[in-house]
Amino acid sequence: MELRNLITFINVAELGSFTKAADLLGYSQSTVSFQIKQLEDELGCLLFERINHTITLTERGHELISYAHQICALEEEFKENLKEDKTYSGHIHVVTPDSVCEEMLTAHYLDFHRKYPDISVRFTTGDSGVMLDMLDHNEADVIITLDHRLYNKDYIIAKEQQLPMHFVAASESKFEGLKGLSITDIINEPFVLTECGQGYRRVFDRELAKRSLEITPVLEIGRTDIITSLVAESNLISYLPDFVTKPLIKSGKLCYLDVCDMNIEIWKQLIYHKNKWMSKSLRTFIDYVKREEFSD
Amino acid sequence: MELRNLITFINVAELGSFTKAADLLGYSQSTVSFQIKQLEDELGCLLFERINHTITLTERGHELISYAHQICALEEEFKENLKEDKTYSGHIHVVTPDSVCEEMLTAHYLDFHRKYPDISVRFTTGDSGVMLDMLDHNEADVIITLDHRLYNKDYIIAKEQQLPMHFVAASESKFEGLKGLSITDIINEPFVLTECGQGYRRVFDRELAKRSLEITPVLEIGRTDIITSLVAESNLISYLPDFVTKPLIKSGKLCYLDVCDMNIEIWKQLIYHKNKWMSKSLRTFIDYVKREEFSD
DNA sequence: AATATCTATCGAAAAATTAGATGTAGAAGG
DNA sequence: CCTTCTACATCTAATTTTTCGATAGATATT
Repeated sequence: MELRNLITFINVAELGSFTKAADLLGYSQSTVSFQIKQLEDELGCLLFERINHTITLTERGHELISYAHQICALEEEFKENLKEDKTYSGHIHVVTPDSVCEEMLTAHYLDFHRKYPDISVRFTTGDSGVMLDMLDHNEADVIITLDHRLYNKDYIIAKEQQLPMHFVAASESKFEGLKGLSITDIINEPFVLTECGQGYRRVFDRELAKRSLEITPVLEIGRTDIITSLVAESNLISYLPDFVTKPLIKSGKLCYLDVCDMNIEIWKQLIYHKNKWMSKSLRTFIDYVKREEFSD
Repeated sequence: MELRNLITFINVAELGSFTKAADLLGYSQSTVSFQIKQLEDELGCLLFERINHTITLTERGHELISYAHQICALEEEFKENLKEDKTYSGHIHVVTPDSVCEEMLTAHYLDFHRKYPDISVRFTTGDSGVMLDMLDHNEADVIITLDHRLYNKDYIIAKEQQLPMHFVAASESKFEGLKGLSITDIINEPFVLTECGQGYRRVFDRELAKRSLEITPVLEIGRTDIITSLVAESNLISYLPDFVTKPLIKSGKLCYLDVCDMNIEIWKQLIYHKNKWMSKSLRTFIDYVKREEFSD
């Protein structure tokens, strides 16, 4: 039983004529005869009585009419739904590094939620490797990496920007105000860094390795908010993206160290898989993040 | 959008795999790919995300799942309905001569209704010509004729029997008890007959015409119950089938005249059109009439 | 590193749908 | 009464659609 036949059947029944239905539907009359016969054969019952070139619905025919209408109505309803582009109702899974997660949630989430209350967003944190794996397994809809600038034909970079990074210390630090520092000047100071696998930490280590240098931090921890507050109240040094340190820099609790010979490129990238179906919700979310999160 | 594709789609979604759905449905894998693509093209949206050989329903896909289930459920429900052979619910239109109508309704209808309370029967009366016309235009489901024995390849004679006919008079008639009467003995008596067009009346007239005889009845009326009661209380004579006169013959109010030279064949026939769809109700009704109405 | 698994795609084969011509029979109109 | 028109069934042939089988590309598994 195919929809094509049901539609023909409905038209025949309404017009009371094979010929008229054929004209209306753009079929030849023999095709309509065939389609109805096909239905009758499949169902094993007569749908129309043919007596002297006049057709009359049988009881079974009457019953089918009602079902056929319901079925066609469902089909049309669905197609209408498609056109309407729907209210946002999707679930979106975003994965970011810890620091970005915190920043986004405190700075932007409430505003986003106010604007699009029906989009449900799930935030998860992970390091770059995990995040890319999740993209590959369609477990994350979109991710934000803080890492070297990465490119892969399977991914779409919705937006990217280079992140300024600085070595930071407490404002009363012995390094404050000193110009033209070298990495070797501070390499032996006590460091607090993010965990090893994490994006920019890895880039940092690799960059040091190039110069045959190495840092063994006195503390490793993923939570950058904790790092900054520790640094602000001690003689510890860290290496962090500006967006993390900005509040304490502004309030004068932290200061940048003027280290000239470590120019590390760290990129913040908003990435999704090229085969990802863009639901309206996802599109909206990504556009919002491009606008607000990558504004500065 | 054809049902075939929807069924495939449902299976793919449930099994989470094109290949498994193909195996289950007996298609090749490429066919399943093609069918899903066909749906996606028609709807203009992706139904599955394909990321690294793993498929995941998109939002649109999820929506379609729900509609597809409803549509398939309707189809199956209808087919189930067909199998169940349904409770009787049909309307049946029966057309008979006046006399048969009266006889059937008084003798059998209540019993039939008690046995099959859900079959709604509509009785109409008409003469043979009208009745056959109604069969030809599918306006009557089944008819009963009292006429010469008729045959036509378009009709199906469900049951037939020859009807004994007699000339009848009141029991005190001057003809009572006389043996070996000829038609010429009574031809000039006052007759009451059914109306001209009516089945057995026409046969009767034709038979007389063969012998160059003619009767001009003093009264013509379709209602045979009236004819019999008039005859019983007068010197009128009539020519009627036995089933009409039986009650008054039994009660001794009427008597048969022993006319030997008028052997008219009148047949009672239960007829429907060969293209008539036999609903269960109609089948039941016809079987009942064959059994009860043609019993003697 | 080799094997197995999964989907996309392509061309060929098979099957289904469709159209056109013809037949039959009643309806309509002169 | 005869002709014309209309309506549906049926047959054949053409066309379109569906299906399969083989292959490719890429990942997962062992």
